[in-house]
Amino acid sequence: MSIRSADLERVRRLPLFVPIADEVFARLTAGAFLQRFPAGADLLAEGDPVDFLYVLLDGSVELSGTWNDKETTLAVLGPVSTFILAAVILDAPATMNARTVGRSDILMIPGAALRRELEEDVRFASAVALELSGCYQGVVRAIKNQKLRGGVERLANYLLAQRSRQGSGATLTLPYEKRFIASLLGMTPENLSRAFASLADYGVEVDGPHVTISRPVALERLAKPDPLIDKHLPSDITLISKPDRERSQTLETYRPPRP
Amino acid sequence: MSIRSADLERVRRLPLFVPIADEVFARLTAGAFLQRFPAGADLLAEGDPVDFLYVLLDGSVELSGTWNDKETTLAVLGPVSTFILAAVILDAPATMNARTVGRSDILMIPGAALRRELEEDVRFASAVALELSGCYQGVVRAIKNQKLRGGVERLANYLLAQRSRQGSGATLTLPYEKRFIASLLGMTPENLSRAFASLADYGVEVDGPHVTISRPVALERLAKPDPLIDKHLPSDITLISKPDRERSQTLETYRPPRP
DNA sequence: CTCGCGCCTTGATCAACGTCAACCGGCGCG
DNA sequence: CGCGCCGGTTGACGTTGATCAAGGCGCGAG
Repeated sequence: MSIRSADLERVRRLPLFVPIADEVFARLTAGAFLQRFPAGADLLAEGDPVDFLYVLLDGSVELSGTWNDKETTLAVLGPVSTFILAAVILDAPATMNARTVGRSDILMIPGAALRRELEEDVRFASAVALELSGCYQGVVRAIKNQKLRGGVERLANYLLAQRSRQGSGATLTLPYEKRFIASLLGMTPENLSRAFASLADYGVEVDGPHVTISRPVALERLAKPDPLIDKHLPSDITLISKPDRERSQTLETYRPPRP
Repeated sequence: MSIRSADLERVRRLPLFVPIADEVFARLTAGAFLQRFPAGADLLAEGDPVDFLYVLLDGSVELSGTWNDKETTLAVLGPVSTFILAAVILDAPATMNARTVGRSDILMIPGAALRRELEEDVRFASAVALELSGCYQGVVRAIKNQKLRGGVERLANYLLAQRSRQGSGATLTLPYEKRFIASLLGMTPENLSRAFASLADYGVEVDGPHVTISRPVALERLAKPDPLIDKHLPSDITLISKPDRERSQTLETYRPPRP
């Protein structure tokens, strides 16, 4: 599929590509192609060689890890973001699975070209270093969120993050199905349900996808949000999750329309 | 303290500095200084501005995260390795605490110089990108280890890793006190003890710091080691841990002499 | 030698969380 | 209209691992 110039423009505006010269960008995207995937498409499995840097232009993608028949969601990404940068740079096998959540448009940039420019263009190389640093810090935040907090606290912080993202009003709308949010927060749907129930004491009311927070201060006192953990910056990859079967967690990156 | 040239040589051999030109290395280390810390010294706390890249030349350093009076060890490093690279590059506050475990010699390289060279030298910038990619993958492996495996399985894999590192004989020596290994593996000392006990069924015998593995295949059948998780490369930073108070986990980097 | 202090171990109890099963309500479809 | 499916919820139960308390052992100091 040929690449629309509007799409290229969006890619160009990614922090990773902003600092580089036009010609470098041209060389990087010369061998690139755009592909549209249906929902639930497997893009990459653990251990696969990684030939392309993926740039998610539309839709959303879930990254997960598996071992011994258990699966754990490591991150969920929204547009516009890149993924598996580290594996591409190392030219190493993928350490996670990538699967589309909804139908997604993905730009695939040849890894070889990327590694070539990395070695020749300072601007690009330092942009990559910055990007990777951000990813790294995101992972660290995610680990702390996962390991230091209990399920109820994670949910409380998630709700507060959504709230601030949706204008800090008393009401917010959950961006995904609850089952998927449970996965994001590293718990089972059953426990998410119970966590919501126990937040009732803190002024949280739930009606389907609509949540109203009547006593934000009480909720914050429980959640104890911390800028070193909850920093919800744009384009922040995050992770975490839980054993067994589909779980996960992410500092959300976007609010997709609900179906 | 002035820097011995032997120390500088060791730093020079780090993957991060091998590819760069002598003059660049000279500029990086021009403002650097070597400092000796006693055991248990706090080098850095979460939220602190990060003015230096730390290079651990001797001793060992624990990285941890805290929230709400709970602490969780994120990684333990041995010589020679660098830490908080990501924060230095982003010129952002530290996301973890750093504390020496034993007396440690640490080289401190001014962050400003590092960021300057990052923007001017391709070789260095791409070396940084490679280094960060490795760190990132290490973290991902650590998360998978932590989230997908139970305590007994983590211990089993840890023992197998030690075994292969110590010559694959039937016997191995634990490199740390058990209490610290418990922390490394993300569990309490009590549970480590129980985990060892339950490994008796798989041919693991413990006598103080000495462990003999009489039926490696049985142990491997339990541990199910996975190259995507257990890849114990040299200079591999890893993480993970557990809530409450001092816990941790790491893909070991070295075998220090036991006291 | 003996006391005391760490480290390790062991047992009992508890809290968090996953699992299993059943049920409810909405919605599309025959 | 009624059926069945699916997402969500609720309850009972089991497992994992943390917590608390107690005791053994080795070792250095008095």
